[in-house]
Amino acid sequence: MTDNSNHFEKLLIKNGLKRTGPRLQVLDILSNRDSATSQPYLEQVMGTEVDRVTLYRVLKAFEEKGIIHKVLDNHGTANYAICSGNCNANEHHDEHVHFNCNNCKKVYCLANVQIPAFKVPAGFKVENLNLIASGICAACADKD
Amino acid sequence: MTDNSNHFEKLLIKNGLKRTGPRLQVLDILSNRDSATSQPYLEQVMGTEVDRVTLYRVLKAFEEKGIIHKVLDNHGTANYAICSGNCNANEHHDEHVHFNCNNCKKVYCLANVQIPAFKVPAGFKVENLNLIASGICAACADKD
DNA sequence: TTTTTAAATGCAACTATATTGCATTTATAT
DNA sequence: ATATAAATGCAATATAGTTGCATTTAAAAA
Ligand SMILES: [Mn+2]
Ligand SMILES: [Mn+2]
Ligand SMILES: [Zn+2]
Ligand SMILES: [Zn+2]
Repeated sequence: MTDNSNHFEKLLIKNGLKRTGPRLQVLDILSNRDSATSQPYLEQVMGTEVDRVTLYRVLKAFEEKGIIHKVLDNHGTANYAICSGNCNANEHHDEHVHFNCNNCKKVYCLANVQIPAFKVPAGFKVENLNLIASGICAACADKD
Repeated sequence: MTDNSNHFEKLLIKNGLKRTGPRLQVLDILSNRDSATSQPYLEQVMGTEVDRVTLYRVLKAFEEKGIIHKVLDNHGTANYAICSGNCNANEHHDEHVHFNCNNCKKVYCLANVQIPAFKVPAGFKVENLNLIASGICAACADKD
């Protein structure tokens, strides 16, 4: 509902995706949240007008195009967040730390926190990193 | 089938768990593998003699007692590995890096690779860390 | 503007993982 | 040998995700 509508429409076109209701709705929801958004939450707020399968397909297409990235939280639930901008269909650049609050269950993209380097045993070839810190988020810590 | 049977029986007793078939079977399977073991794999090799629900309950009990630890791989699938020894019902100490091979899908405990420290934004309280590196494991890299 | 068409959606069916309640069985203590 | 709490089996249920196919629609072409 905010007026990023036009920006989102261009984003879809740029990626060769048609400008459809479900897609714009997903972009709108994701961009108006301060944390990553879980699939169940998306399914719930999108209501029954959009089919579950469509939602899954929208998310899959966005991920493939580098528009959003997926983060599995501590329970294996899929959470999605808009990519930082330099991602595309060929490569994602979202290797920042994610924080999963044990209280409110939110998943935060700590966009400024890079995953530190470490050594792996000989022979192993690392291609991707995924670091999830869990604990209490700033918002929940305040409520005391 | 190996003769850790006696050791496992003591382990169960020590944790106040009865010495039952399904439990010994799970311990036997997990201890004879070089990587973590997925729930689906366990379910498959345990066969139909043991009910699925029993397997889930065995895994849950072991995790709570600090006998095994759970690692979710890149697809959200639960994988289990025997703990290193210093874990108990009160606290787990398995904060090593895990490696998920994109080829053979195995999840390795890199027991000697600690998760390096990093800073989080003010207000966030980190309690647990989970770092999964993915790529090609040593065994798969050899087959070329 | 109308027509065309590939892309996107909806719907139904299905698979897989995981949990809960309750009846029955069994490992262990007495 | 018996008692009992713990463990298991079974049926039902919940939730996440996928696939095939018919229908609709956004966008390009005429
Ligand atoms: Mn992120
Ligand atoms: Mn491990
Ligand atoms: Zn929180
Ligand atoms: Zn491998």
